[in-house]
Amino acid sequence: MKPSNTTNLNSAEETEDLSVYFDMGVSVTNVLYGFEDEQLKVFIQKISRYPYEGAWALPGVLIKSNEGLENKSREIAEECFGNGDVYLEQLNAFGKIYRHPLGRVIDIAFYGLINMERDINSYRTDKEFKWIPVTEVPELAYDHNEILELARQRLKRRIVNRPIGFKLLPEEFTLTELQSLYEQILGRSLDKRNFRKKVLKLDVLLEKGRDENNDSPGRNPLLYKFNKERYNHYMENGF
Amino acid sequence: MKPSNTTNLNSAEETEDLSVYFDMGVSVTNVLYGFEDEQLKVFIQKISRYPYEGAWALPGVLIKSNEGLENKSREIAEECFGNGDVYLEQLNAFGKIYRHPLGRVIDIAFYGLINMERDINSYRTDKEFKWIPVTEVPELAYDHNEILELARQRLKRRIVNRPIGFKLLPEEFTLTELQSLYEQILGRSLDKRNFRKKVLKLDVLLEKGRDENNDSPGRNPLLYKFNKERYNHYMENGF
DNA sequence: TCAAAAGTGTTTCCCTTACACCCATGC
DNA sequence: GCATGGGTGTAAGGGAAACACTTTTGA
Repeated sequence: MKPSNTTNLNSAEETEDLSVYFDMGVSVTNVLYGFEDEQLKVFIQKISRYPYEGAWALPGVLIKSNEGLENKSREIAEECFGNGDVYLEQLNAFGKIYRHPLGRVIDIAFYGLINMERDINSYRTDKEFKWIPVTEVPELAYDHNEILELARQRLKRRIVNRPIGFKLLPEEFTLTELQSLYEQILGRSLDKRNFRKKVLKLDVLLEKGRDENNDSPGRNPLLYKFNKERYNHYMENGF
Repeated sequence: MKPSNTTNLNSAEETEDLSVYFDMGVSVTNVLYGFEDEQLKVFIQKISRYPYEGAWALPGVLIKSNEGLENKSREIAEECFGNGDVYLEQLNAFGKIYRHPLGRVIDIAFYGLINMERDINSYRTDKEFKWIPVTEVPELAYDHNEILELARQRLKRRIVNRPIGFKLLPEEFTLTELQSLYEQILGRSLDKRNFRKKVLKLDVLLEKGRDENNDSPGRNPLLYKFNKERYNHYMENGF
């Protein structure tokens, strides 16, 4: 994958040395969302060395020239959770010239939805990490707060257009849990009756009986399961 | 902007040579839309040399490590039209490993809306170029057809959420022209009465009298102008 | 006088929103 | 028996979609 100097490039000027174009770094960064204790959380880890020793950051890594972008994003998830088979979507490129202290690095950010019950096989042991509620995210290294803000906006838009919320919930969940997830992501409270009407009309939920292992007061809630067939049908034919 | 080898990177392994990460190229590619003769068109140019001699492609260029992404996108517009002050938005990164024959190149694609009447000061003379209707775009070099497809989808989504259509029309335009633009972008025909109701209710148009220089049969159409104050008001307070 | 384009209202339906009370259960 | 959370229906308003004829002008 080394550049060749024997030919000219479409966009390069006449007989310029191509190597001046091939000195950049590319990194991939993941915004990984999870839902736990009725809170939307994001996965961050501590940087151990220069120049951000001790700072928190989103998981990310420089790629080599034979590594694919989405692949790398999956590898990062794999490193974090022992599982790269999760929902991931490209966000945007972040390319401010001085965003990285060691050279010019273009960052390609992805966001992912992690199911805390099913997607996590193991946690990495080589770094300090944590799931932090999105409302309590500290200052992060690089431009990672900016990336997070864009991810937040994207997730907000996606959640109302596609029923991806299920990807963050356990196999079986109550409508109250689902509503709480939506409220966290949208940042506002929703009307209980209207929410239920809407989501049930979508017809992507299967009723799975009542939750009998419930120690909270009040009626035992109905459990629902996500209906993959209906979802796929919608994805093919539109909502 | 050369990488330093005296320190370690967050994501790099213990004492690895950092230079292996800094051998990639980054390019910026523009999808530039224009509207002319009641047709949505895109700007393409001919590549003159290896390895795509004679092929058509979107305007794009490799960047150097001290050049910003959006800046470069504006520079490309500047080269094409003598004007870089146009509407531009980042689309996505395209990073397939073998998308570029000369080395690993990550492409950051932008799309832009070009006003054929006001945005174009001059055309470049160093390359063969043309405005081609989006329905007649040929096979393009690299993965540019893919980029174009993504741009199409993005524009389709944007046009219904924001009144950016005005950016493609002359200073004064008729509702029929505006509708035609929307139909081209959305790829389907719209009901004339419903379209007019909707766009007039938005309250971002100013009536500017009748078009008296009209040699087509039928009534002379009313001309409208885009109302920037109302538009800015909406952008700040939502639609 | 005819062909071509401009312009104009009404009805139906569905989605959204607002809103308040009863039910089951644990303590 | 009371506190806590689960669960339910209706009415009003607004936006989307369907639909056809009259007016103006040039040739």
